[in-house]
Amino acid sequence: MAKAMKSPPGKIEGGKAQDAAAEASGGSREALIRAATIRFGEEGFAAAPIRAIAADAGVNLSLISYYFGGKQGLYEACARDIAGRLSAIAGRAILPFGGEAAELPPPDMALAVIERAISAMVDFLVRDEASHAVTRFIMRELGNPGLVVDILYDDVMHPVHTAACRLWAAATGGEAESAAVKLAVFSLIGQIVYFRIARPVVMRRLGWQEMGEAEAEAVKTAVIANLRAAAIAARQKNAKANS
Amino acid sequence: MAKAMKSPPGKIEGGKAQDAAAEASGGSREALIRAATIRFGEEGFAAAPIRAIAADAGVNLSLISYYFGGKQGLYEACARDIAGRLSAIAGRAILPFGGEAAELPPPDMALAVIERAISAMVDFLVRDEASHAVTRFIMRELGNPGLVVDILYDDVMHPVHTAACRLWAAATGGEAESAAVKLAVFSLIGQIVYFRIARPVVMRRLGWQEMGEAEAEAVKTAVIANLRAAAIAARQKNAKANS
DNA sequence: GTCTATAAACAGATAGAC
DNA sequence: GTCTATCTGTTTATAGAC
Repeated sequence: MAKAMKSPPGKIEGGKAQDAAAEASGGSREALIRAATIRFGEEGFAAAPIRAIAADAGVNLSLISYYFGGKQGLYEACARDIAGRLSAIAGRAILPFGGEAAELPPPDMALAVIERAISAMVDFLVRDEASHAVTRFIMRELGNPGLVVDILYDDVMHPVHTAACRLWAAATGGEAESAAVKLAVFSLIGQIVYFRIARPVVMRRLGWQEMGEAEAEAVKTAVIANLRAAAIAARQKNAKANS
Repeated sequence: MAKAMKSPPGKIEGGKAQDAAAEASGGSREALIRAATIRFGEEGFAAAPIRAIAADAGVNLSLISYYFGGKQGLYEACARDIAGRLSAIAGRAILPFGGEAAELPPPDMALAVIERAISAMVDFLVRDEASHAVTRFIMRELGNPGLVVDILYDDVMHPVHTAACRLWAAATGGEAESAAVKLAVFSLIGQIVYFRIARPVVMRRLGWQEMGEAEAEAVKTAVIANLRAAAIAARQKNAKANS
C-alpha cells in the first residue's frame, strides 16, 4: 500500500522538467487520471481493474505502468489531482474571506459569507454528479489514513477549516482556534457531507424522486437554519463570558 | 452484484426449519459472519479475500460456499446481521420513547430523551472501536444503493428516524412528518456520523492524540449545543406560526 | 460438517516490437 | 509514446475424500 514508484519519464513530481513538447502525448496521462478517479471513487482501489480504467480512458493498459509505475502510482496521482482541484475551488470560495491574509468582516457580514459558502458546498456536494466519485474517494481514504489523507488535509481541509473557524469566530465573538469553535465548524461541515453520503436515505425518507434545485434549496434552508441558531447561541454564550 | 444464492442447507432464510440440533456446527457459520463483517467493513467487498476471512474465523475456506453459496452470499449475510444488531440496539434505545406505540413526553422531556440518544450514539460511533467496521460497511453500501440498503433502511434507519422525528416534533411543537422536521433530524444525525467518518481529520485539527472519554465529551457538548440552539429556534418559529 | 486438492478465471506487471 | 503478447501470482469456486 505504500510502495515507491519507479517514476519512468519523471513527469509526476518534476513539474517543470520538460517545458516544450511536454504535451506531445494525446492526453493519455490526463485521460487515465480522469477515468481512474471515477473508477476508484465508485468501486474502490481493489475493485477497479486497471484494464477497465484503461478501456474507459481509451488508452492501452500498459500506459499505466509507463506513466505512473503501476496501479498504486495511478491511485496516488488521482489523489493529488483531487487535492489540487479542491484546493483551487477552496482558494476561490472561502480563502479570500477567511484566509490568513484576509481582513475579517464584521459579525453579520461574516455570517453571510459562511452562508454563501454553505450554499455553494451544498450545490457541489448534493447536486453536482461529478462530486460523487470525489466524495467517495475521500471517504474511503479517511478510513485508512495515510499519505493521501496527509495531502488532502494539508492542502484542502486544514486551510479551509481554519478559514471557516476565523469567520465563525468573527461572526460570534469566539476564539478562532478554540476547541469549541473548531468543533462547531466541523458540525456544520458534517451536516452537509452527510446529506451527500446518505443521499439515498434522505431522498427515500423525504419522498424525493430526484435531487433537483428545489430539494437542494430545502437542504440549504435546513442547514442555514441550524447555522443561524448556533450563531445566536454562541453569541449569547460569548457575550456572557465577556461580562 | 445481485445474484441468487444456491442455499445449501437452507439455514439462511428459513429461520425455523431445523429446530433441534441446529447448532450442531461448532459455530463456524457465526465465526465467518463475525470475521467477514470486519474484513468487508475495513477493506471492502473486492479487497477482502475469502481466504483471509476463513483464516480469521479459524475455519476452512470451503465452508463459505457451503453455508452461504459463495462470497456474495456471505456478504449479504453480514448485511442482514448488521441490520439485526442495529435494529436491536435501536429497539432498546429510542423506539420505547419515540416509537409509534410510545406515549410522547412533554417538550423538555422529549429534548432530554434526544440528548441521551445523542450521547449514546456518540459513545458508540465515535468511541467504540467495534463500530468502525460497521460504519464503513454501511457507508460503502450507501454509495451503491441496493438490496442491503433496502434492508438497513426498512429495519433500522426508517424506524429510528421516524421515532426521532416524533420526539423532535414533541420537543419543538412542529409536525413530525414535515420536511423541515425530517431534515432537522438528519442534520443532527449527520453531525455525529461525520465525527466518526472524519475522525482522523478532527483529531488532527484539534490536536487530539486519542479519542478517549474527554474527547467524546467535547464532541457531545458541541452536538448538544447545536441541538439546543436548533430547538430554541424551532420553538420560536412554530410558536410564531401558531399565532 | 469439514477437509484437501485442483480447476478456471482474472489480476497486475513487463518485455519487446513498432 | 503506444501497442501486442505473455508471464506470474492470486482469486473464487468446486469436486470428492473423510
